[in-house]
Amino acid sequence: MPARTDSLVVVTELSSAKKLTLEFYARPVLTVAQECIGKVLVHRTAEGETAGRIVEAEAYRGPEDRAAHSWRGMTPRTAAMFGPPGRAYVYLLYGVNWAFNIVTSSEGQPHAVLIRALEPLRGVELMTQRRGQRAMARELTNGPGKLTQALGITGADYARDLCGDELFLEDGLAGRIGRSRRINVEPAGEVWAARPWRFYERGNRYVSVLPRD
DNA sequence: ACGAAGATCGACT
DNA sequence: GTCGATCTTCGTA
Repeated sequence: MPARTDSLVVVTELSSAKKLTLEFYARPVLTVAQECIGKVLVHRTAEGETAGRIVEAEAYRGPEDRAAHSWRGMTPRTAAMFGPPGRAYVYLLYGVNWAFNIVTSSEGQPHAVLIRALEPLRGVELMTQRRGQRAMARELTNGPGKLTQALGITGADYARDLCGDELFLEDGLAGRIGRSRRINVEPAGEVWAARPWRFYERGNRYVSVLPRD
């Protein structure tokens, strides 16, 4: 009986993807951002499960990074960035779009990875319903606000523990990784805008903006 | 209280 | 590629 149970556990682990644990997130933000490429973001709700491969991500390293929301210190909105790693920092942008970030590093260091694009993987039909798009449309998940809509991520997920069962990352493989400056952070000044802190999978059609350098 | 700015999106040319 | 919508957040008074 014990032997049989053990073998079943092994089979289960081999047949299902491995959920990433705190050790993945509690590392320098640039490391986490680069390694996020190819990993699978999963969201489970009452409507069902949706999941996609991460194909574009950016590192934000406040308070010194002027492009980061945390550069002026903690505010009610940015509190989650200053909290423990392995949690979600979700914020509303331009009044209508939610953006999803992963808090990294260690508590007190306001570092986070913005997820900018996904390649749809599971629950594609649900994504098309939420987005009002065709199943193969690039527009399904090729932007920070689009992917949160497709996966049903909102302010209700603020500070959610990514080691739980609702919102988490699974292991996955990446193709060739490209690197460039971040998107739409020019107001932060050229010094910070020029940092090559954006990572993406080369040649993937879901990457939001073609590299400028 | 007020006002300016914003890690975007979708429609349109 | 350009452009306007839209509304929360936060700094300043």
